[in-house]
Amino acid sequence: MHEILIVEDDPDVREILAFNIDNAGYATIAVSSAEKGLDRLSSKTSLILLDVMLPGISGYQFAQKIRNELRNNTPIIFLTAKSEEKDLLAGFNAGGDDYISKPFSINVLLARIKAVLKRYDATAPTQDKVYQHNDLIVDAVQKTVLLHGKSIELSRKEFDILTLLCANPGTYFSRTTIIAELWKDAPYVLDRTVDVHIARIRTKMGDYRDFIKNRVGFGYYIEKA
Amino acid sequence: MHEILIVEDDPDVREILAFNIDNAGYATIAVSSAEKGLDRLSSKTSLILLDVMLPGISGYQFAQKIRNELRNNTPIIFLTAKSEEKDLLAGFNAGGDDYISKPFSINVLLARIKAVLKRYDATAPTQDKVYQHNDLIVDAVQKTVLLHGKSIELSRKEFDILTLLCANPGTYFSRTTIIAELWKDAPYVLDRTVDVHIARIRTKMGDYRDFIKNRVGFGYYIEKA
DNA sequence: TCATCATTTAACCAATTTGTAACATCAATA
DNA sequence: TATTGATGTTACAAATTGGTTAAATGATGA
Repeated sequence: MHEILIVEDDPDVREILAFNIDNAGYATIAVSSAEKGLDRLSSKTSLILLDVMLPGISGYQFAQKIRNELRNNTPIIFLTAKSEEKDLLAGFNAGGDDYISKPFSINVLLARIKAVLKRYDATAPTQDKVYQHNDLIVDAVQKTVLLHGKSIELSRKEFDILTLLCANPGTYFSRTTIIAELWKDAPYVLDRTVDVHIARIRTKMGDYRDFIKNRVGFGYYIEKA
Repeated sequence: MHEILIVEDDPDVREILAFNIDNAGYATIAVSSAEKGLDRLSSKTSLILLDVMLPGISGYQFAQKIRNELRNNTPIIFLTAKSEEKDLLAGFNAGGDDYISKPFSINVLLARIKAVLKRYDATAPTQDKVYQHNDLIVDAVQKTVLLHGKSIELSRKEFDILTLLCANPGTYFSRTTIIAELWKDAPYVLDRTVDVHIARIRTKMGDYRDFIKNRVGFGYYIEKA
């Protein structure tokens, strides 16, 4: 059973949405503001239906917060009143998100929900990705890293690099390969950029600093379990 | 041998791509339009490199046609000029496709091609790139060499040379051939450089030092199993 | 807007690898 | 076996690679 979080300030629209989506066989939680949405967001949430125009924290800001601060990848369908807002949402499309312009028919919305959930579930098997190596646990779902049971704070790029390495222990990654995998938008950064990220990860790992190894001429790697 | 279909209208870009990809050991077919791309697409095509901005049928439409009408699942790497076009591609991300934003370095593109092909080939039987001769095991995947069960440390060039020989036992490799195979980016080193590398490998192989044999006037080789 | 953090570039140094040259040795054959 | 060209060895020089720090740039949030 999928749980869908609806964030919409207009009480009428909110009720119509909740009623129909509920009727279609999903569990719904409907709230009137981003603040309340934050409260009700949980690991059980399968999809967020998010009005872009909200009082207080806007839907867009809410989405950013979820993605950047909470490191939460729950798919989002934005409800936009004006089609111009598509631009604003450009940055989110990569994450498998979607938008739908008001007014929309309930059937279209339900079809869209189904499609997004299907897409999300398709990747789901990949999502049980938690990598453990001795005392280091990299959780690619929660986007967290635990070292000796203590959480260590990595930036986005740092996290992505560590995840790439941990997902493929025993495999060498040259700087170029790492850039090819992780810098899809700006694939022209210098090789040395990778070094610096690696250095910072190592620093944050303290006594585990040589967890990420390097073999001259081959690349960075971590040892096979 | 993988065949890569390049669809790019800019003749300069097209030629640069074809030249470099060809050079990297792939077979290439380069065309200037989606229409021509459709003609040249076949079951032998391993990967499509597709410019999003094409005259006539756009790259995006071309991709849709391939997927929806032809039911063809050949992986696609989209070449996008503007990062905004990411949204357009959102629908394709599920299919294991990829995108890369211009401008990109050729090396990064090659790394990406390699990664995509590897991912795509993951289902195919893994070609075992491990060569064993008596007590010597050369693992071209892990990049390790075991001698009498003990790991010996080779540098990159040393490893590449040993791998080349072990992958083709019974075949003579002249210095010139070895340089042509392994010094693709700088094929102007002296012949004698190879000798030195061979000497260093032999030293590291200790009692196995005459595992790499030489036949005067023919070249280096190892004996057929 | 400003302040803050993340990212990227640049510069420096150390370590390692790679390439060259010089010399020693070997193998083929006259 | 003497000659000659090919191969093996060694020492050194050059180039590449990797680690680190600081400064410049870019993104994000109050």
